[in-house]
Order: sequence, then structure tokens, then C-alpha cells
Amino acid sequence: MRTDRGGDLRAGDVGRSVSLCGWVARRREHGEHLAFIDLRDRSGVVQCVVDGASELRSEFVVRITGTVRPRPEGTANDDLATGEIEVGDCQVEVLNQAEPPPFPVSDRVDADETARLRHRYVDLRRERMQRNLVMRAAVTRALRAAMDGQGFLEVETPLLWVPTPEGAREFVIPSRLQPGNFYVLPQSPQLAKQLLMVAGLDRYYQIARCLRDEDLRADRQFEFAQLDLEASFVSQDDVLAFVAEAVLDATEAATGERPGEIERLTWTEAMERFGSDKPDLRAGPELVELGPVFVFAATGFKAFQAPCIKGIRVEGGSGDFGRNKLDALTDRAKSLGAKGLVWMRVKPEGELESPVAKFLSADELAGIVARTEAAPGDLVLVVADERPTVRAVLGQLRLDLGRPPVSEGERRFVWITEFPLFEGLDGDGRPVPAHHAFTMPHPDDLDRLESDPLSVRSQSYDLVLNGWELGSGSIRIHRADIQSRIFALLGISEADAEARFGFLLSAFRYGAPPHGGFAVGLDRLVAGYPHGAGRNSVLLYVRRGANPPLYIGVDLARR
RNA sequence: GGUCCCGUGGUGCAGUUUGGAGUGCACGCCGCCCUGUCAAGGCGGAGGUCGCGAGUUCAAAUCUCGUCGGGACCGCCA
Repeated sequence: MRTDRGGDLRAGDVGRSVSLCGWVARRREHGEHLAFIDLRDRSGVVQCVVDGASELRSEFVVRITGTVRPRPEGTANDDLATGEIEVGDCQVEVLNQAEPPPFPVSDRVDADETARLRHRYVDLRRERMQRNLVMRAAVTRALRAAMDGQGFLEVETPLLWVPTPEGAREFVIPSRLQPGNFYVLPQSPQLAKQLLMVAGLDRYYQIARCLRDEDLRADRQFEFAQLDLEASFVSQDDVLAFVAEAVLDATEAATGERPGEIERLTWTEAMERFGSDKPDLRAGPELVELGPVFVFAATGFKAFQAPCIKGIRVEGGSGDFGRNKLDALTDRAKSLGAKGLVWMRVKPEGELESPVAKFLSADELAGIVARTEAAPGDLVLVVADERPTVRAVLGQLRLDLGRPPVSEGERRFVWITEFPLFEGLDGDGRPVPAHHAFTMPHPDDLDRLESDPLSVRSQSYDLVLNGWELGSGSIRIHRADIQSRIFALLGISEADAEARFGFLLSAFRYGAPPHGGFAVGLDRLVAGYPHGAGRNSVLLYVRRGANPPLYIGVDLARR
């Protein structure tokens, strides 16, 4: 039916007779006997010169047969990949007519998103959307190649699964054969892949569908994909290397540029310096510890008699922040949980101007300037509070003060390692796992497991890109003695454990190898590549909340 | 479960603060003209329950309440 995709034609094709099929993107009529048709297919757009186009309308499906020729002198179009040539002497065959589209099929116009989702098949005709889907395919191809190259075996795990005792809320599917019983759709292949390790598969990966019945967010869908992997006989560094290889290859495939080494921060470093376990390293000031400045601890300023004092330096911020903006920043800090926000302007002579300056000694003021390395014209923001509050507030403020969009500027991947094993204590004083109950503690901290559990680090790790959590993983517990200690700490009896995790524990009794793994969120990874892209431009279909459920333009099934 | 914001021809917006005739702009659509355009251009035209429902008022796109839809965020997402 066709010989080429029109968008692929170049000067080298001049003279060829071609047949092209596609949609009428635009037409420009110049009287009865000259019209230009921009023909669009997956490869892009090419200009066809036809003898009259009065029967053609936007989005008609046509087959055009003609001859590739160079455009007349002076009429080339640098904005088009096909701009040097055109297809002339065209015969046009209308394969199908079309109603006017509900919104312009153009990258220039941001149409109503509801309409775009309802008519997703029209929305996906946009060049940008198709480009993103093509890029997504390039990314998954690169991921597969990287995993294959590292000796991983692709294995598909079941979708009709059983409940997992912890984690996200799961979708349930009624069973026809056992009325009253339900299948559960996996929130991740976590347990299945651990069983594959017990089975001796050694290195497994999958581009896995994950389904979570949780509330939606801008970057969150019920249904999403991840590169899921698990490997036996590996250390944490081995896992990080596997993932880095795949992610860097994918980035190169998507953008043409291979980032350098992925940086590494421990969780504590990330929290202290950036106030976040998913730091955006591109911009914004780091948090500076100010507590030690006040060695004498007996500062006369009550607000600074706190367990933790940190500041951030806003370069050149003195002039940019008048009282209104400072008040707004203070309100923002309070809404984030701080009791207040102390600001200090560095005056041309180097001394500090601040509402609280009179409560601080000269040494203290000088210490703040020295620690923050503040220069004249800078602004220093200080929060004093409990350590988690200080981190959270300043961590958010540094982003508020200048965070570029995720997909713009440089690409800063960073590993966050040594997460705490427990995130705190529950109402009964029992530690709460930060990851899951099968995460291996850091070997150096094992002897403190019972005596000081909150200080115990885990062998779990996250991959972060420009402030986005791209994925996470851990080394799993494979030894029964350590698992028993964890269950004891969590207050899970042997009977409880058997009831909740029985099939995994029983599998582990038949020879479980040391193993660990990772999962990379594919949608987030891909959305981070194109400039200005959002979630909805890299997904085939987008699911939104509430009624009527807008999926592919139809309601959910009812029974 | 909670907080805040937004609903105006097919699309994108202005109009809402301070109530006074569905008023305006751009795109698209329909018709006519046009032989080198490319977001073609010119002339003309059609297209509206201002999300929906109450209330206040002589009068509501505009004010109030409710409701539906959408968005952002918190909870939640091991």
C-alpha cells in the first residue's frame, strides 16, 4: 500500500516514485490548481504538492502517490526534517474521511486535558506524543539489552496473585471458580522474584506491571511499569552496578548522552546536607550545621536553645527579598512545621542585619557568617528545632528558592544508601520497618539490633534523579536467625509470621541464597528525558480518579 | 478521609474584583477568492443552558449555598 514513511524522506530520495499513507495534518490552498498537503505519519510530516485539495479536510486518511523532488530555490523549510524536499505530481486517494478533531493535533496547543484523554487516539497523533512513545521503546530496549548483557534472565511473573501482607492497597479480582474468594493483582513482583532466587534463577529481571489501589498523584498511576530485578550471591555494590549500567545505557539511548558516574550519598549525609532523602543536587544551597558554632550552649536567645540549628545561604538574596517576601518565607516555614524562621542579611561591610541580631553575641554572629560562608549581599535563613523538623523545613525551602523543572538542566543521578532500618516507634514502642521486614541490616550494626534499633542502618538504597525517587531496593534477609530477631523486635510471633509470610519462609527453608534487588520506575525514568514532558505525555493511557472513570473514554464495566 | 484552586461556542483565553442585553480576542469549522505556501493569506458566515441546581435581587457568567467534574497538595503509596 505504501513504499515509505513520509517523514523519513530526504534529499537522497529525490527522483523516487513513492506511495505514502497517513493523515492530513494541514493543507494550504492556493486556488484551484495548487495546494500543499502536509501528510503526517509516525515518522513525521512531509509536504505534498497536489492539484487542488477541495475534497480534503484535516485528519482525512489518505494515500498519496508522487515523486520526490527538491523544493524550488528559496522555499526549503529548515523547521522540518523533510524540509529540503517535497512530493510532487501527486495522486491522492482518500482512504477514509474524518470529522474535525475535538482539539488541534498540534504540539503548539495545550488542549483541555479531559478532551485529550477522552480522545486519546487523537492526542497520540501529536508528534511529541509519538516521539515520547518511540523514546520509551528505545529505553526499554536499552534496559533489556543491558540486563541481558549482565547475565540476567527475563522472567514473567503472574498477574493473578495472592495478597501480600504489607505494602500498598491491592486490586482484587473475584474468582469465578471459588465464589467469595479473590485474586489479587501484584503491587510489585517482590515475593515472586524472591522465590525465583530460591529456585536458583540467579539473576532475574522483568519490565513488570505493578498495580496499586492508592490515591492518585501528579506522578502516580494505579498501573505502572518498573524495571524489576533480583540477583543472588551479590553485595549491595553489585546491585548498584547492575542498575547503574541499565539506567545509564537507557539514558544514553534516550538522550544521546551518557551521564558520568552516579554520585553516592548516605541517607544521613543527604538528610544533613539537603534535608531530603531524595535530594535535588542541581540547584539551591546546602544546609549548613550551625549548632557547633554555639559551643557555650548558653546563648541568650531562647529560640536557638534547640537540639538542632541549621541555615542556608541564599546567594545575593539580600536585595531580592524585601519584608513581604521574607514574611511569606516565614509563613511557608511555619506551614512546614517550623516554629519560625530567622533571616539575616549580610551588609556590605560583612556584618549581619537581622531582627534577632540584638539577642546574639558578636562571636555568634561572626560564627554564622563564617560557617555559612556568607558574603555581602547574601541572605541567610536559619531554623532551630528538633533535627527532623529543621531538615524538613530547610530541605523544602532550598527547593522553593530555585528548583528547575525535573527534565531541564543537567541530569544528576545519585544513590542514597544506608537508610535507617526502622523509621521510628509505633504506639507500643515497637520499631516500624522503614522498608519491609525482610531488609538486611547493615552488618556493622547487627549487634545493636536489640539494644538501639533506631540507630541500625539497613542495606537498602534508592536511586534519585533531580529530586525524583526513581527506584529503590535492598539486600534481603536470607538467614533464619536474623529474620527471627527482626520478627521478635517487631512483635511478630512465630505463628504470626507463619500466617502472614508462610509461603516465603517455607521456601527459604529449602536453601535460600543470599540475594538482593532493585526496581526502577519506568514511567518516571522516561518522563525525565524529554524537555517539558509530564507523566501524561509518556504513558499510553492515563487513568484519573472519581466518576465517571475516564480511561479510554468509556466507563468501567458493571456487573 | 482532609485543605486549597479551576469550570465561559469545538480549542485556548479575556470578562467575575464593583451584578445591568452572551460582550471581546486568537485558533478551529463552513462558503467564496487566491499558482510556492509551510501556524499560508483575503473576504464573508455559522456556532453558547457562561458545568448543573437552588437562593438573594427589578436584574446573576458575575454575589451566596449546594452539587457534579477537573487540578494541586496532605493522609496513603512497605
